[in-house]
Amino acid sequence: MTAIEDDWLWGWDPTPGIVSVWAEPSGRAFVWRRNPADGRLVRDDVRYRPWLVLADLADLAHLGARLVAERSGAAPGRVTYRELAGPGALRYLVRADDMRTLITAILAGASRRLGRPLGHLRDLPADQLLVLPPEEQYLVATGRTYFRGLGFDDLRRVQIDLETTGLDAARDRIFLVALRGPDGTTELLEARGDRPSDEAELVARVVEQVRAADPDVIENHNLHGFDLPFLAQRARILGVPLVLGRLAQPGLVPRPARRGAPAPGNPLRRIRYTCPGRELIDTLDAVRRHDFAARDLPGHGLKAVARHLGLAAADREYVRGSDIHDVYRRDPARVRRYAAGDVAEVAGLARLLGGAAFALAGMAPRRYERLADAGPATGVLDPLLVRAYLRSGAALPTHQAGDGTPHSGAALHLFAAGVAHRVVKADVASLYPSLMREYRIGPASDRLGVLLAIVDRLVEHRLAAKARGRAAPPGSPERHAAEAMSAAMKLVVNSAYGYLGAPGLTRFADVHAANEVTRRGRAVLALLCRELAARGTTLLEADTDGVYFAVPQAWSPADERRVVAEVAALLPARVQLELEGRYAAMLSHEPKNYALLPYDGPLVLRGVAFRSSRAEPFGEAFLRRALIPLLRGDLAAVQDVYLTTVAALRRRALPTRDVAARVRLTKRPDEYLATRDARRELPYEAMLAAGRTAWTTGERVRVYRATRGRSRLLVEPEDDDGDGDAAPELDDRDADADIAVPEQHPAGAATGPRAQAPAPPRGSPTRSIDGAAQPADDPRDYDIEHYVRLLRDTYAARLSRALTAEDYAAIFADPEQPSLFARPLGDARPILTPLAAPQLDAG
DNA sequence: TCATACCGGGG
DNA sequence: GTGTACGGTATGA
Repeated sequence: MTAIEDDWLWGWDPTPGIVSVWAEPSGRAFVWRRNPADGRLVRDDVRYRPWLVLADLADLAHLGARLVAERSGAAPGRVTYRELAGPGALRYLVRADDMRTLITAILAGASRRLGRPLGHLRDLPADQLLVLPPEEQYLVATGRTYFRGLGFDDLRRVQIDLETTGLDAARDRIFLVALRGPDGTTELLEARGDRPSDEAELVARVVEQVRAADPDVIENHNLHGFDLPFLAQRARILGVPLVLGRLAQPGLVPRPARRGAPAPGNPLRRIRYTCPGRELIDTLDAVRRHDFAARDLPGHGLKAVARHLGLAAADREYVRGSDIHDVYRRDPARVRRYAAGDVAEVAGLARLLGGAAFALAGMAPRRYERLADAGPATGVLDPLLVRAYLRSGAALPTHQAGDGTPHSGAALHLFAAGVAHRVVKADVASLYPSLMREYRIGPASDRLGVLLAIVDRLVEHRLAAKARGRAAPPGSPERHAAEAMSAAMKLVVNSAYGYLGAPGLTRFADVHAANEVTRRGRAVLALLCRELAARGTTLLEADTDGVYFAVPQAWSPADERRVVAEVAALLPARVQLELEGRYAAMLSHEPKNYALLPYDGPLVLRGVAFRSSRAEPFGEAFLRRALIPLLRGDLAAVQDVYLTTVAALRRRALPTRDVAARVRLTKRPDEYLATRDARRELPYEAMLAAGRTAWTTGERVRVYRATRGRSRLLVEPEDDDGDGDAAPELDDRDADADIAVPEQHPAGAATGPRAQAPAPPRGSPTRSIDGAAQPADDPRDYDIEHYVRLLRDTYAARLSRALTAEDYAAIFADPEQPSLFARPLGDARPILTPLAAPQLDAG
């Protein structure tokens, strides 16, 4: 560890407590600092020298004596330069008192050289210069970063949430705003009527309240995608000034952002808003960033995430988005509770998931709000590398466009299909960064070795942070900070490989190095597989950095750990193999499509073969119920499930909804009518048969095949369109991911007394297989034999890999014509079929 | 039927 | 200024 590497990673100026920076091209900058000791806020008005890096000084030669080497000293009006060392193309660090002086001079020189007028630095070739936004110029030049000496809880945070009559700011309006202050109290501001002046007065009160609370940070979920653009447009329409920042001018300033909202006036441009002195933080960014690694969220909506993370209050009020204004008119108290719930959850979410961005802001020379939505490669590593090179006085390479070398990928092998028992999953933690560190694979153009130095140090810091986190009491600020630091480091470390493979986006990209990483990765996976197989295991599937394998019957869990440890010992020091999971059985169907039966807990289904939203509910239920006995080796029970389902269909014991498919209409009526004679399609025929000759594309309907070849539309009861906020218990995709399978299922009860009942009595809806409400007058006129065929040909077929042809034919024989294939299943067992062995040499 | 394109959020 | 990956659904050859 060297001091210069510390500078590369953290910057070098110790100034504590910076909570916001606002810099102008004029060289004026404002720095808001919160004293870590007493929390008091001060503003420093400072000057900095705007700078950029050029490949060539030729365009500035016309300045004559006004262009001087830096060591000659700055003087008013002078442009100074410093030549950076080494081979990089960008080698002249040029500064002036005012960015406009610099730009004007460069554009004048370039216009003269090119013989055409240039109006903007964008008109110059991108590889000729590097210009950062003013705040980043300030932070890079000073070596300062945000938040030194501060904890997340030292920030003054406010959450703000708009309730509007709809999503279109051109037409809809704001009627209620929830504001949650730093002390946790929530204020509900409401329009006093429906007139424009009432809304204008509400917007003015919002501004006033924000300024009174004087937060460092304003937070909401989808703040940049909805609330801010909506508020900005309403304020513009109503003529209300929107000064949300800490300076009287400017108010909201748009900045280009790929993941922003369409700019007013030019929907092709996307922008996000900024304002002086406050950081505008969108928890949706934090959620996406978290899920990027964790991949365990049911969705990214506020309610779903809050529930998943245990942030939702027991008495949380839910109102469906499209109903909010109607509900407000009938029952305003409900919407008030709803809005207060929203801001409370946002506050919790921001704290729970926002720590990583907070930690990054203590490292990288960018505003906190930019680090919150930046990609870790272009948004964190690249600025760190640029600062490191300038700190070391080294010339920078320009962006490389990539030499056309294709980016080679990871390995994926399917070794066997069918059912295996005693399955173990072993995988390598952080495979790619481990390989980069182990084999010192970094960008060729990074002659200082900054990227690898940063990755090494981040890994060390992460281990230390994890240890600190474990030592701190749960829920304590120390633990929060340590976990946030660990998450931030992990994020950046894991992006180092992606950084290599993104030519054109990252300054030091190197596709050859990236390919070397994946090549090493394939070699490690191949070694793993060979060595596991050599120790008596049966390989099932291997993907990128992990492998599923089965172990012999006599093995104990200790044997499983032993074999993983033995193979781990054969790997390079920094490549660590771990035992990630143990399962009683696995059905391997196709690559990335499998079912796992844990020793304890619900069935796990992966891949489209086993999970699909358009699947008829009865088919999916059949699969879930049949998979458990299949994985336990009880084929007679699999047959029972099949026969029970067929019987339920034949007796019409299943509600119609269970055979209906949920489809989205993609053709307009005129489009369908044009092709109708050539090909009839069930969903549209169902619409037409129901008298629906007009519809809009995108509409979702449930349709089924009825008797006599008819196509029918299933009209659903109100309040069940799958739009989940209003009915969270039906919208938890998480429940679908790890499906808890009831042994006794409604469909299985079809042989019971209820099966004989025709349709349920009117006015008392029943529940279908997936728990949805049923129409009171269920027609149950579906085409039985069509659905029996579907069950056999589509759903039962997903189990075929696990069965011999004879057993398959016997189990799924039609009970009405059983004789041909009938055979006793008592001794039959599922099978596992080895597939053609993949070449396991190093790629 | 199988491969490619598009989406993920907010009221 | 610059996306990410991933798994799922929707769409077209």
